[in-house]
Amino acid sequence: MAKRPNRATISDVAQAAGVSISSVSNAINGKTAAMTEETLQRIQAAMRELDYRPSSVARGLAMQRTATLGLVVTEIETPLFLQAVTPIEREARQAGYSLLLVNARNEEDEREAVNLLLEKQVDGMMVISTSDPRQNDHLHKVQAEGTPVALINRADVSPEFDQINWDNMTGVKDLVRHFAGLGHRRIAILVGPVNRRSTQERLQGYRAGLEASLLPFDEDLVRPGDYTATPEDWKNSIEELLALASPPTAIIASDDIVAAVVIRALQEMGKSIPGDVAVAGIDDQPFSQYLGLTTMQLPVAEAGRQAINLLLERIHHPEKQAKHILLPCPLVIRDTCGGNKAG
Amino acid sequence: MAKRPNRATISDVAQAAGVSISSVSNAINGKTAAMTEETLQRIQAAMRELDYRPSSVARGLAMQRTATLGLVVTEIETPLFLQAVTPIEREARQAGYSLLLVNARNEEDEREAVNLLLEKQVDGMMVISTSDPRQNDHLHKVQAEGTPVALINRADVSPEFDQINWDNMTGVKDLVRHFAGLGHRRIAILVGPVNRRSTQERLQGYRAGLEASLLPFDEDLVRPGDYTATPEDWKNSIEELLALASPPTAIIASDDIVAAVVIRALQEMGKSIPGDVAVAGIDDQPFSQYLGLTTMQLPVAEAGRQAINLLLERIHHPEKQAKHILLPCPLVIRDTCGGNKAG
DNA sequence: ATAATCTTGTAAAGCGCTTTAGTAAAGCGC
DNA sequence: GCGCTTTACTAAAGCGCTTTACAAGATTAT
Repeated sequence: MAKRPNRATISDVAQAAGVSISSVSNAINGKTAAMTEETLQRIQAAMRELDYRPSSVARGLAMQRTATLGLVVTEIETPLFLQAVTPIEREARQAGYSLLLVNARNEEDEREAVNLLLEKQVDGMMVISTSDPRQNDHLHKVQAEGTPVALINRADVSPEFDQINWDNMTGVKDLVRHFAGLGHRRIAILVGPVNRRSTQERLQGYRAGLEASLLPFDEDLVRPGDYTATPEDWKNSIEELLALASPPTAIIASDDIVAAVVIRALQEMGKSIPGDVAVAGIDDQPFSQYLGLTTMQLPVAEAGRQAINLLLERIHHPEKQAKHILLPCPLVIRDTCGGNKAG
Repeated sequence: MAKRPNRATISDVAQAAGVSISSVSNAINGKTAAMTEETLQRIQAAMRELDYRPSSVARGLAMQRTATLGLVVTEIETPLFLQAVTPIEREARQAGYSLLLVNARNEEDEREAVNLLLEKQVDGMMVISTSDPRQNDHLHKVQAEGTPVALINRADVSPEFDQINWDNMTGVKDLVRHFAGLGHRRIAILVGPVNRRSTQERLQGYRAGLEASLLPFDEDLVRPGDYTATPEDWKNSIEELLALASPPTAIIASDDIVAAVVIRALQEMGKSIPGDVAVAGIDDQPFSQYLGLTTMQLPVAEAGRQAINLLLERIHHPEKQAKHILLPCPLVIRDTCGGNKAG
């Protein structure tokens, strides 16, 4: 590894401008109150001349702050959470911070990721993951050492973290009521892994929605999947549902991709949508718009935005209490539910 | 901004273990050849005891290398390029590097982004963007200062950068030939902004494919769009195409999302796919699989992987020549082209 | 027994910045 | 002309590491 060509340092600039290092430092940091216009000019000229770029590394060491934030994303099947990255980066940079991105494949990996971020001395970190039950002790330690942590979709109960979660419960409840309002009496729901908190909340919302609509709960209309569920599995679920004595006229899929699979399966079975069977998804992925898919939106970008703002707030005021925010999941009514326009 | 609780430093460890700072440093860095087993044990015990975590910042300053790579992503309509991020981060970390992610919204912004990465003293950087014509002078300067740069989808001709590009030409050519092989004689193509290099290459591939299939070129079958093209615009294009005296029986969309729009438009017009009209997309987005969409794949993740490997190679051997790689774009034959199974 | 060589470890300089404490010169009141 | 403040700038310590040059003790060679 060859040595790279040397860049100009602050002392080069000082020398070129005929002033002290401190003065250059002051000029850089805008502490220009007690400085002659002429001196400032000379320094700026020297900086331009030498194409000087201050070293964040040296500055980080001296100030004990890096102006860098960490983002840990737990890798999941669908890259849905990646949608939080862009807005987070945008807000971070606007606030003068950069983003160190780390992907974690599992809990073990997450510990390592967090550790890495601590070594890099980030000024704060965000963690976004599926709502599976999690160990959070390592994160508590991070905060204890003085690095604020904001959680997205983790449903930790400790008040010590800033947290953003989605209101799956109300969202699904609204979805059920919407279908009921359109006259559906047999509404099926496909859900993900049952140990996931989001799954539990959605089932709660499902029951609440039925109750509010005076519809009975029927175990047969609930189809749980799991991590390994393939398109084939979902198709089978659909076939079983339609083979029921009293088949569903509306189906809530566990996410938009599953919804797409369901729609294809139904079309292959000669069913029209939403005529014969209405369908809704969950997520509101970018492509859902182009499918005309009715869906419950998971406001991922918004979650990212709120998370980083909470984090920044706490970096600047560490004494303030962390906040928990529950984001509403609005219904996005499009074509597949039959509730839009003339359906 | 309150002061954060102090973490253990290398000198704390040295003191606790009763050795010099240098020895601790040596222990950290595995320079353990000239060291008693007992000393090593004492140091490691002290590190564990104090929960010591070396500071990358201090180390970065001392060594003039940060073990960090920069990734600049030019923000575009579809978040397709985000798919490169995960594999890049994975490979980076495996090689002992972290990833600083920066999003650029335009060229002006990109300069700033690159500057930021230089201040952070990354050991190398990758830039991924649309294939619009670009100014690259700032990147030349970066390399001149000793920071290697790898480009994805930029088609810069200078041999000084490592570069990954996609072979749009051959890909589209193959697509046309595939359609021709299925008996189609009227093949339409929707393309993106004409000033984009990828558009030019695709049109070249289109013509080459027709020629190879002994089919005439017909201006009417080429529909360019641009940055502002909306779903409505594409639908109109489709209607115009089908209103032609001799309408197309196959349509190549400019990307998978446009393909989804086209499919919906066709369905609304009562056309069956691929029976009446065959459709293919470009990109191979995750959802395309669930639509059964035939498409030309843009191997984004693979591009990321290759880019970072080239970059790492050059960081470790700066004297070696940069490489240019042209990635093949394989056809992914699914249902919408009618060429799969019984169609 | 003495010099030469290893072995194991250390002291101190330096990486490029911030910041504190301070200084010399100028301005002011009397 | 004397102390006092103000203004404009600087010297030097310190952030937490790496690395070079060197030293003291143990071992071997003669």
